Amino acid sequence: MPTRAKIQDVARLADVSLSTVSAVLNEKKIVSAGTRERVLNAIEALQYRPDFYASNLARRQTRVFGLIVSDLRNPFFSETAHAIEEEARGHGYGIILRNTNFSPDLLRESVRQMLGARIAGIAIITSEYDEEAFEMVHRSGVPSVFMDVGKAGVRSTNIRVDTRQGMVAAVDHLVALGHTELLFVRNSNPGDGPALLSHKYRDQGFVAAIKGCGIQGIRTSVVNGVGFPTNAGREAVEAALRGEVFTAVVCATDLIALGVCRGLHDHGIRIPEDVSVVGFDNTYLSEFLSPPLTSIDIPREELSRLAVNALLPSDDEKRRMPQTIRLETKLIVRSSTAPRPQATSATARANRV
Amino acid sequence: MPTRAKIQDVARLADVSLSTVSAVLNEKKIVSAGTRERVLNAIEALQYRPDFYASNLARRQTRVFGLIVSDLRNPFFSETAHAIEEEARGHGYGIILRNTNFSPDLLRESVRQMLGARIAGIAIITSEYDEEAFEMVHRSGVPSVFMDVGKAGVRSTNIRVDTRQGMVAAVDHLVALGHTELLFVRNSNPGDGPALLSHKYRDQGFVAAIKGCGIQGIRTSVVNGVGFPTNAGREAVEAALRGEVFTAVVCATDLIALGVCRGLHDHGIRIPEDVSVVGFDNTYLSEFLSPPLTSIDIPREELSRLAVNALLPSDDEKRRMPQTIRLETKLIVRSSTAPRPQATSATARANRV
DNA sequence: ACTTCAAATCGAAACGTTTCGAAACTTGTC
DNA sequence: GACAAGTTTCGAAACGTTTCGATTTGAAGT
Repeated sequence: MPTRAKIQDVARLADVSLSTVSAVLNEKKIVSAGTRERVLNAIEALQYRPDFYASNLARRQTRVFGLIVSDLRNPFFSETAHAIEEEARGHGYGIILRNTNFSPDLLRESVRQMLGARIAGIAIITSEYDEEAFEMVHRSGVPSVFMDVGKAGVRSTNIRVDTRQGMVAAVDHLVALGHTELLFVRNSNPGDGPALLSHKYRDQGFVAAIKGCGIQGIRTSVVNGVGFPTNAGREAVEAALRGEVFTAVVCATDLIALGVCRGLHDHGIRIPEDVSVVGFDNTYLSEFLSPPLTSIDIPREELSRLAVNALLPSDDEKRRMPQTIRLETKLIVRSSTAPRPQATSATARANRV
Repeated sequence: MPTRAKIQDVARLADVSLSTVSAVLNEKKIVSAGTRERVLNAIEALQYRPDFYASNLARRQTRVFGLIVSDLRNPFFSETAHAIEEEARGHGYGIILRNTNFSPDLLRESVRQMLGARIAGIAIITSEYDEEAFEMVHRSGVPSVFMDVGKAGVRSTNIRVDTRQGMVAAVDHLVALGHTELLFVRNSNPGDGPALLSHKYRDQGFVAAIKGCGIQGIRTSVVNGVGFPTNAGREAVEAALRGEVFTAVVCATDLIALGVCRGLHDHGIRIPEDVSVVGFDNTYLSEFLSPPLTSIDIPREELSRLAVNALLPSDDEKRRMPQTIRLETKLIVRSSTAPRPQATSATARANRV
């Protein structure tokens, strides 16, 4: 195992001092063309790579943001993580990424580690919540950004997704199509933890939208799936088929919608002829499913840009205020929603089969 | 911005020496119950968190593996990354994760950074390839694992997915169903880089499987999509519909298959009645699509376990040999494949519509 | 030649840990 | 009550950088 070269070695080979090497490395101070040349050659010759830890330790700061998401397998998180990584790279920052698996314990642990890692900022985009984790972030004074979860605090930016807005649009859309019996499917924490915050908001948004639509006599029910969202969606809708009456389903995420569609198909129920389905997040899934899914869009590009911007050191550091940014959601209508079927309700049909 | 506490402060508060604090932190040396208690209290009181960089620098090693994948948005990569992260965590290791976006340049850059970060091991699971990146890894002597790409080298483990095996099963399956006109859809690099290695292998596997199946008169064609795989799949199949004749499509990934299904549906072509579709990777998508996708499975659990194991320091460090592990692929038959339609071919039908 | 000034280079002190041999305490024994 | 044999605790030297004030160098001005 070839012992790696250090600045010392480079300096010796190029016959200059440590600090000169450091200077050419950091391109800050001016060094004469000649020495720069020699140093560069020495670096090349020795295959020298600066030691990340020593350098960060000495400089007391890193150009890395921490990003914590709940589950990378969910397209919403992976698309967002992807976008944030790109955005950060554009500003010369790297990302260190962690999954919590929806576990508050892991969330806390990840925060602890990242804070220990002297990251330049931290973005928490999760469905779950942990008081202590947020406390730690706030006390640390590290620039931070939270999506949906978290409380306002020093120097932390809060991005709130206006769930209700999209929900209202979705409900109005369904009601306009004649649906009066709606089902809402969400996911509960795989563990035995508390409900997922974002799902709770979406649930609340749904209920509020129903209340607000002004039409009487709409029947709604909410079912809760457990486990990986696709399974959760499938099982929830199957349970519902045994007890509830509905002609339209609103899902807390696209992934759940995928499972719901599958569950409906299993029972010979057609989408959208028999039952309409609405997703949430507008991931690539919505666009490519058959039929393409009507879904509520969260502007991910904007989210990523805002998040990274909030983390970047600002020109006027003192001016960094606790800040709340509202992000609009928007219904994207595709082919998974259609007018309520005439005579037979979905369950009636399902039971007949 | 509260200046963070260091070991020094803890030591002072607990009235012990630096090294004692370090000892209780690392749970190595024995320290008496009393002092431990005091130190722990001091740590709590000061909200002390060890500095990652100082500690790694001093200890000259980290408990972090680097993981490089091509695109997190692809379920195969995200599921694999997820599994590897869990596996690593089980052994007390963290993961630092990077996306290459299929760019060899970014691959090289990521390797460079990770090597600078003194990671304990590196796993490269990408579709693209970069000679220099692999050279760097090998020269560094860091334990490494490559999937599909890369050459055997010192201390590096090579996991080869036996693409052909699954391909043979898929082709046999389709031929047994009476299909004689097959289409293979793959993706090319979004940039203008070289072809994606894994897609090339899959393509070759397909061609070889056709040759090997012993049946004469099978017509095949290969089309190439560009861009995000779903779009690539959709566009490729649309192009094919204009020129080729086929009743079955084999896709290089599930994500491509998603696009292909969409493209077929757009043209009113039914799956599997008119055209059969086979995916590759057997991600959650295959299971939850409607119809559920017949797909070729790569054992991800095993892959993750093997990869992490290969990276872990072995009891007998000297014994670590360049090693090649073969991973079997297996066809999972679901409902997207069915007997060849009788009279009309897919294109005939498509043109009629 | 002699000063003056800027440009280029150097040296030494951090940065916050870990590590390990030495020093300081305990015990228990005779 | 002294001695050996553990136990605990301590001190000082790394680890590989960056940083910044000090020093050298070389050219220009007189």
